[in-house]
Amino acid sequence: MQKGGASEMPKTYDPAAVEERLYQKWENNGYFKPAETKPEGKKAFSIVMPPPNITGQLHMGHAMDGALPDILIRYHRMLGDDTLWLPGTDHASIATEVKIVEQLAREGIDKRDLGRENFLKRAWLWRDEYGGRIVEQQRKLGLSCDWSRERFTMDEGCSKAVLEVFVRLYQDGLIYRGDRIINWCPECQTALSDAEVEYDEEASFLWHIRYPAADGGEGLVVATTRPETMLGDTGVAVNPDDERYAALIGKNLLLPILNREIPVVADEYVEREFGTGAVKMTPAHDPNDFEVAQRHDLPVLRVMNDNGTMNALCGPEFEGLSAAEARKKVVSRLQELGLLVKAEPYAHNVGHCYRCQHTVEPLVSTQWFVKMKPLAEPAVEALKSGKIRFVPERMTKTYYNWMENIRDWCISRQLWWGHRIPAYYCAACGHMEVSKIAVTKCERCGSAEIRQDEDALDTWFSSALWPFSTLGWPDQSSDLARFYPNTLMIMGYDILFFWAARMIFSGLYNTGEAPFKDLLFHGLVRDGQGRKMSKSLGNGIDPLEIVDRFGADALRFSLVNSVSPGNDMRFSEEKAEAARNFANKVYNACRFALMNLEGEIDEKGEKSLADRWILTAFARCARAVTEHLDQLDIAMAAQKLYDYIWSELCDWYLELAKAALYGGDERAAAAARGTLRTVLEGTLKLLHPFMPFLTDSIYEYLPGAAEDSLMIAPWPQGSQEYPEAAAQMERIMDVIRAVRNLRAEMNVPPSRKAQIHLVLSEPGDEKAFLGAESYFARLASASLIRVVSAAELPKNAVSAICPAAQAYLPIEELVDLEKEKARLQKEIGNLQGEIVRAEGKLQNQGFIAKAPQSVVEGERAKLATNRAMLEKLQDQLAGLGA
RNA sequence: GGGAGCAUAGCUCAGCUGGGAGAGCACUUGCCUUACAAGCAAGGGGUCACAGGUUCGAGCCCUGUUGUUCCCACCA
Repeated sequence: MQKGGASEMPKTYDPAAVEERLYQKWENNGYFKPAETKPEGKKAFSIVMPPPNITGQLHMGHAMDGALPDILIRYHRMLGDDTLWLPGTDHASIATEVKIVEQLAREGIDKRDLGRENFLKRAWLWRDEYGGRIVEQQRKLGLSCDWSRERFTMDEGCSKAVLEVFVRLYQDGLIYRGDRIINWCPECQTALSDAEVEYDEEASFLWHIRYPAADGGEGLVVATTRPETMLGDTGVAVNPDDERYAALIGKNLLLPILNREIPVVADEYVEREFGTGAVKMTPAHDPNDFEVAQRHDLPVLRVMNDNGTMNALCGPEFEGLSAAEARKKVVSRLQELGLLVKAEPYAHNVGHCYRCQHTVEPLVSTQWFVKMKPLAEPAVEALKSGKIRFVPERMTKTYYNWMENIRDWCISRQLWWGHRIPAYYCAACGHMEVSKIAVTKCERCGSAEIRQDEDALDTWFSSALWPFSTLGWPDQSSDLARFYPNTLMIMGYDILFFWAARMIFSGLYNTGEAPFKDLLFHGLVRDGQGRKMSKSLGNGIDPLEIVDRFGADALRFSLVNSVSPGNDMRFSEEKAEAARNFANKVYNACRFALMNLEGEIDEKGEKSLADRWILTAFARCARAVTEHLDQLDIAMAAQKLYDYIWSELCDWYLELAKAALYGGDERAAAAARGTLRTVLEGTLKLLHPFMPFLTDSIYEYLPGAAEDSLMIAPWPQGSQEYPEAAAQMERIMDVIRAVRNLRAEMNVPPSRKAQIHLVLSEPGDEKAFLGAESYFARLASASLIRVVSAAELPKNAVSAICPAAQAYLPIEELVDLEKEKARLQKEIGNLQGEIVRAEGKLQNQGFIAKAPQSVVEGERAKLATNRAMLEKLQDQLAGLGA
């Protein structure tokens, strides 16, 4: 416990003063780690953290990836589960390599001049520096992950898993190497998978180009969005049923500019209605053309270099031009030749590299692929059978759609930073061997001239193994047995295809088990205007800046409060500010409580009505928070806590407790202290997963705290409830509100302490009032509240009504008689409306027959009180002389 | 072309299996009431996008419409 006492606590909560120290303390005490060995009878709760890229700064998405699991991890740790949260970072092959190449460029160094070895040395230095920064930032968020188990996708163990999986897949015939159309980024100079291409609509033209017949006839007109690729045309396709072109099928055309003879083929792929119904075939640069070409045995002619320029096959006129330059030139040449029929404006989608945004060129290339069909089927089944559950559930639809239409996964990248493909080629005989250990001698011809494949693997290949590679797989480790499959995985929905889908089929294929049970998707964190945060827009909000200004707890709370699973959220400073205010509210409530815990504490003593009420409210809140957390509904849990703490504990109970604490009755005070202490401790525990720093820093002051930290304190459950007391208290709160209302409506100035008479609806409530009249008067800022029977009422009193009671103010207290008449008339009007509505409803046979009993009863009771109230108000109005 | 989400107070969003709509911020009024002005009390403000339907009863379920965002596919 912190010495010095509550009276020395500063008036506002200062996160900066406690966060670093507490994090140190937690970590030094080993609270982040699970027990050495699995505790008997405890169930495992394990999460593996989505590894941030080592490319630089943590962003809001990472903060979300951290905050959500941390809440659940801390909760389960307090529940006593065998809890593991394993952190790590991702080498992010292409993203990191791009960054390093940029860095080198600033120093005037070309990657190729540096060479593979030196480049990789440089990359590891990068990793040490930036990987370390990421971890530092995560610590500032208060993440309670087990740093002793921190992993990196390229560390020894993860690399071993990658080799193991690659070789297995290869041996099972699920990895192959071949020439296919792939997405090529000329900027990054590497192949990309389908998932790594983003499509944007661009305004362009549909060019209609005449291809004359080789025999001198007029030929036909093709329509294309990419005239420059015509240099690689090896045919023209038309629909077999298209009578317009029937005569030309099998004949040759003359490819304009290059004057190469190319055949006309008939293929169902061609839509007669689109364009001219004739499609130029460029098999090396279009996936559909490639397939048509396969069927008709057309040659594949690649006319583009790796850097996106046209190659020698295009002739000297075009060689070396960029695609865009070539396009212009081709179009103008066609115009000269009189072969450009027309250029009609046309919008179409163009693919861009997800890392550098450069236009992606589809081209034919030798790459490595994973055969997806056999892997996808069990991965779909895992969701259908319920082995894995997605939250929100609708994500499964997107997932099925993707999995069921999946194409083979291109996994080779022409990059250096990553897992090098374990394929070895014999220079002598050309034999290829795939092996976990480096091959030094050809198994077929015995030559020692062996070269390893130059390519690295798609960065997501290793990510796909993350749930088990981090736990020691393929070796049999105790962690694997203990924490695999993971209980839960949490990520943004934007990486469903990249990561979630691939983890699922990889887990099933390699371990025979689904990698996790539940997958919780969170939405994207957008800026205040709903835009995606991005560097180019400069609208990114740095989570660390929010931590500095408002505290880690405020950041965490603002991220998880008021969002529904899978939906995007807009983050703005105001949200962080509101959360900071809440933190301060909690802090001050605790400061008040702690200041009052210095006297004798009687936790067993007789509890006042207010005590029983708040204990009940606390128990209900605890139950709700627990249920919501169990259902992964973190936002709802946070909301419940917020409401309970602010509007029940602070707004009412702390005020109510003052009456007992300062009322002069030492026994009542001691009992109130007892309740205060119980509720305070319980509330801190409930709030701890959400706001760990704040709560633990307060807990240090709590007298008689059982634990050194809330992190290892047990989760509150099953505390006693007093439903009747709670209901009674709520009626009384209604009355007090009505009294406040009465004063305001009647324009009684605050300085004037009016005398108010109450007639309570529930006879039992009188006792509660009589016990603390002066106190309730204080809350309602009246000089005196007197509970009376209707008969005892002074003449000429006016009233405010609420279901629980009527509050009467003697007419002498009134300031403005006319105003009061108007108020009464308005209220009477409202009541009459209510009564008509209720009467109608109660005459409805269907309602009586089918509505739940409680609803009907409620309606009846309300009608009765409304009628009574109406009568009284009418009397009053008459009494005022209306 | 296929799919999904969203449409609720001025703004940002909650609202569980249908039973008289809520929060935060903003606004109005009054308060430095000894935990908190990062606060307290009171208050104004909503045809729950539109049109049908089911039901005794619809913000919630069904059908359609409009607007909007996103994902997938890529008729060249």
